[in-house]
Amino acid sequence: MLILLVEDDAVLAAQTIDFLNAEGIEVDYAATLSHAKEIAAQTASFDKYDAIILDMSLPDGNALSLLQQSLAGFDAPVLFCTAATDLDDKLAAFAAGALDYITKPFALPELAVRVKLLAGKVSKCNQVFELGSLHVDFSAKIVKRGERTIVLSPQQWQLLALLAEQAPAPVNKAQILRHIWPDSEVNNNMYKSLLTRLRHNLSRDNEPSVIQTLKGQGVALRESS
Amino acid sequence: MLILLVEDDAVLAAQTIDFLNAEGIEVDYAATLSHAKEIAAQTASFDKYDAIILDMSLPDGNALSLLQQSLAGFDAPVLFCTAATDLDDKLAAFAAGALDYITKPFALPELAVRVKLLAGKVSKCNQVFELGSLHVDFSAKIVKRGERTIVLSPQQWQLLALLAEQAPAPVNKAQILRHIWPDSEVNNNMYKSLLTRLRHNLSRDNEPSVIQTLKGQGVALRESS
DNA sequence: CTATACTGTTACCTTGTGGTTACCATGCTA
DNA sequence: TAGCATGGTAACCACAAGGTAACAGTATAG
Repeated sequence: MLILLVEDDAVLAAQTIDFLNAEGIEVDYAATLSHAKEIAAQTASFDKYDAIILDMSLPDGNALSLLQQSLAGFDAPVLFCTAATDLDDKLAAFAAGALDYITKPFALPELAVRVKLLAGKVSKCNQVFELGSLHVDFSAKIVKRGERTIVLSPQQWQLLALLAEQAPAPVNKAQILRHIWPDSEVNNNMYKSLLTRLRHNLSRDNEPSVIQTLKGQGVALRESS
Repeated sequence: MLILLVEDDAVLAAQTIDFLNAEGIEVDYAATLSHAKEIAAQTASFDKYDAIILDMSLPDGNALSLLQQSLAGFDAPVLFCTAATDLDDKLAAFAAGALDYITKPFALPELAVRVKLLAGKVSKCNQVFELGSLHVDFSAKIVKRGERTIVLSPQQWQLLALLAEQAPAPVNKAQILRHIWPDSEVNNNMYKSLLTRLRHNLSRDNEPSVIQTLKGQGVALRESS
């Protein structure tokens, strides 16, 4: 994951970069508007970035212009960031195409979360999960094994989503029952059937199932080992 | 566009509803957690909503539980809203699956913008869409298969546009009904007829339809595989 | 004014899901 | 070793969800 940070305050920028790096996010850095434009020119676009954090007030001009420019051609989602709390500024930023907005001073963890969300939102692949030969796209609701698309029922989707969320930690029976049948007191057997069916759909001969049972602790989504 | 507002402060809620209505956003309203759950139970899910605004502190419990319960099951994006500025609260909300977060007091225009962004209404709309031998030009409102132009009725066009916007993610029945018949309470069957008609117009012998049904999850525009 | 097409409605058919039951395998304990 | 708990599989079936065709009312165009 790679983002572009455009920010004139060197101290804040350094802190931000450190924090995002620690979160596993690579950061390219531009201190000025002209520098940002240079980068855009070099890479032919901002396409390579998963997101752009843009400080509104830069020494060599207002960042809105960059936003308007970049939006025409490029897909990278923009998070605006400024000291101003003025509502008009915010609305202007959104109108210009910003997808999120955060006011200084902000907490770095929040920034990180918002950046991650942003990077996922536009790529539409925010929730993609890979496991062995299995490819799961939660937003598009597609499961693929290689080229073959696997069709899952709604309940099976719910279960798979739950397992993937917690993976590779196990999920116990009570959690699953509560999650899929929140109201009704249901039979254990339904849970067993559901599991069997999901396993069957995800299975391939020779290969052990990616859904493993840990006796007494629940089931977990993980590669066989 | 329809959203669900869960908020215990009646005055704030009324203001919010008025403002959003003026922006062309319909609002369902729940004052308590239990009421929200009732709505979820009635509608079988929150699928019908384009977004949910959730106040964190409700008289009958913390709203996080609602979020966690229903996350895997419902698709509606959640905007959290609370008086607390505590970072931990924010992070907890994001961790629970919220896609945005706004602290009180907030400006209504900003809320409206964020809701619209969340609902995806402001997302980049591609002008041209290609799928297999199908070529759809949204600005010119032309569908072609190879050299042959396909003529679609207004409703069919609306549906195709909606599907293409979300593709390859599925669009569920509630969304389609609301999108094409915004006011009237209509029969399920109209939706079925419309789908059949669109399928028929887009179909070519031998080739499976590009409109695929995922039982219980809606229909999606994608290539067969 | 007639003809055509679009939309709403009904009826009927097909399919797959999900709930249920029965039965088998394993492993632990008395 | 029997007995029991836990987990897995298969088969069954009611029923809801989805698909199609046909028909009627109403626009719209020529």
